[in-house]
Amino acid sequence: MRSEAPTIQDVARVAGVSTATVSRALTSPGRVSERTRDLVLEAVETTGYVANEMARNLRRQRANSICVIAPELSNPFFSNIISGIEQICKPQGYGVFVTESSSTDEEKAGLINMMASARVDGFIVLDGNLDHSMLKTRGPSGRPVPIVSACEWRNGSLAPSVTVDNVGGAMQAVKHLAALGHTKIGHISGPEENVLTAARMQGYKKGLDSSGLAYREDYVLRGEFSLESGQRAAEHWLKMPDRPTAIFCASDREAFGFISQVSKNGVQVPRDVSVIGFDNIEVSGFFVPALTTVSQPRVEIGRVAAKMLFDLIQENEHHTMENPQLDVSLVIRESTAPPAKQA
Amino acid sequence: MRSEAPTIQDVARVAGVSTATVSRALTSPGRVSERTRDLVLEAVETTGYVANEMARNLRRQRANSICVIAPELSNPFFSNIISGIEQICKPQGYGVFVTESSSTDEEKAGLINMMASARVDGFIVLDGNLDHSMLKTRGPSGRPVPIVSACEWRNGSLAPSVTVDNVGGAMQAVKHLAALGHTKIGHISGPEENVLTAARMQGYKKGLDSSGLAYREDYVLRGEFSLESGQRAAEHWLKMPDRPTAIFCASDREAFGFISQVSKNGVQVPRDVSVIGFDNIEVSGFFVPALTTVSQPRVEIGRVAAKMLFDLIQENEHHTMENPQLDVSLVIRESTAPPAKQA
DNA sequence: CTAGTGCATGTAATCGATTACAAATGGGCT
DNA sequence: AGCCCATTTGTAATCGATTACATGCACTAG
Repeated sequence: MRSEAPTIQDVARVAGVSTATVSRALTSPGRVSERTRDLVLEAVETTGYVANEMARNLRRQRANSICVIAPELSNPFFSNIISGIEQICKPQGYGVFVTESSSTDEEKAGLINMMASARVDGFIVLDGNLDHSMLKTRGPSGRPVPIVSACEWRNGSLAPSVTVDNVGGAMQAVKHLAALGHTKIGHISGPEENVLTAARMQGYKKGLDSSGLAYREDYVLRGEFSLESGQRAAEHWLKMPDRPTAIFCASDREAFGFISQVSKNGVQVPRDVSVIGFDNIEVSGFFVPALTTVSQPRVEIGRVAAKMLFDLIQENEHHTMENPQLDVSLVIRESTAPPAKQA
Repeated sequence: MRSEAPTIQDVARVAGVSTATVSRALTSPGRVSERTRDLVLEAVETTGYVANEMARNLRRQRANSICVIAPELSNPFFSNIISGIEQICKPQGYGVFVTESSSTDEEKAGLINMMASARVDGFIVLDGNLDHSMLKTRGPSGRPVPIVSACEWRNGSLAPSVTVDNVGGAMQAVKHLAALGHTKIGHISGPEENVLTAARMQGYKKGLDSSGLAYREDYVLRGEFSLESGQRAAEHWLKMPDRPTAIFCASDREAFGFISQVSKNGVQVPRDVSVIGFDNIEVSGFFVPALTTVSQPRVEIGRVAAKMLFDLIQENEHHTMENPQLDVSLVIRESTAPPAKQA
């Protein structure tokens, strides 16, 4: 057991060949004779050699890793996407860095630095609000470092994106409520500046419209996707003189917050108010009541995004696939029901 | 706008100094004259130079990144820990790789490879079942690559670990139930081979014991921490001739699965059965009913683990702090109540 | 006046791989 | 035999930084 890790030099010495031959035997086995290959492989075995990635990457001018930028790592919604990304990257030998999007300028500089410093070959951005000024930054090759957006996207950005049919999903949700007989359908929105907020709001309006219902400004409660914001919206709802009998929430977590809070005030779901979410996070099927929601293929989103990024990295920006939009599906469970008969 | 990224050579040329001076001006400013430093900084500015991490890392023999190995990335429990880890790493300029623990041998080899190939300076392992044979692997320096375990740990492992007081937490939970007047207290355990399962089981028994209650084998239902396993346990519970009136679950998700399933069968929590969880994941406070649970400081666990790992990486294995054990706290909410009066 | 000290800087080796280019070998074909 | 080409291997340059060592200079003390 030597104290230094074996290098390609050691393998070459043991095998009695040059380092070039060792490198070839390992990375393009077809280019050496069978005898030599065996010799090298045996030497690798006896020395316990593993190629040093830093040296390889320096020479090859790539990092063999990508970076995922999420608004908040702790949100389970994003972890599923990251899981999908990792599923694609691992078999390719790519490492996956994760980082939270940065609010301060200093941190943002850190990101740009990461980009320019040859540490990663590409980015997957899950935060639609991230300033894409870094798009202009170039990697060591002089080319811009490829970026793909997933879930959220940025209007006017050059980066390709993989998204889901937010408008269609929201529309389906509203139509479901209308079909149950609801005429007073409210909406808890997402945070103001978010692209998903806008898309789901649009779907909400379209759903209302296609069901022959009028849009009422006062039926839209502002949320932030979070549990707490759903709770706050519930407080507001409880005080409304003419309450909606059904609520389409822009996220499952808002729905949980809402249900939790109204339950504490003796309101029962779905008897007194129907609630529908968006996302279908894992716990949704186990909530009490089980949540009717619009299901997003989160893992698949990650997988598709990773594949797109690899296309960009490898195929060098031709093969520009269309921005894929994945389907969502309405999962009907127990938080929606026909409205109670009016007294 | 040149097509190649600027290198230290370019900066040196523009500033009219040698590359050594540029390097010194940037990494140890005190070692160059003020005049030269300004010259270099100005040249950096005009060229837009950012140091190439691969080259730097190769020379310095470190990777400037660590790797987190989690059983499943999609589990929100782990994402909080990862968030804590990232909070510590980012300011230090360290990148955080994440990966799911590997079941197949092939994938495991990939991990060992990562370790030996100088891609990371250390590991944080969140999976107690991960085979630590890789512990024996050495990095490029010849020293073993530092590892710290977090949350879960491995019996007999050399790796330091940061954990929480699982036994104490479980004991508190059971005592709380006993204090409410419950005498028939059941337990939904974790997966068989898991260290947390054993610890929480031990706490369960101690809690029973210190409350003067006897341990009953048939009151222990097997779970796997998951929502589904809680649901299955509920099915079992419903069929029991002599049901426990309170259940201590080894995880919040088990508790949700349990409550969800019994609710569907007309059983009310906490009126008919009290339920207490373990973890205090985000949604717990918003469940219906809000879940009484043992709260773990997940983000803090990540932060402490990351700090420990840095100590190991930098201080070169002296300064072996004790394995810290963080406190948990019982959060009493609405899923626990005194038992219903027996008929 | 000279040796010694310390500072600022430059020269060149170095990290460990990949790969362009060169050289050697052998086989097939005319 | 002579030529060409393919195959296999070796030599050495290269990726872009850091850093050991050498150099030159100014200043001080003896």
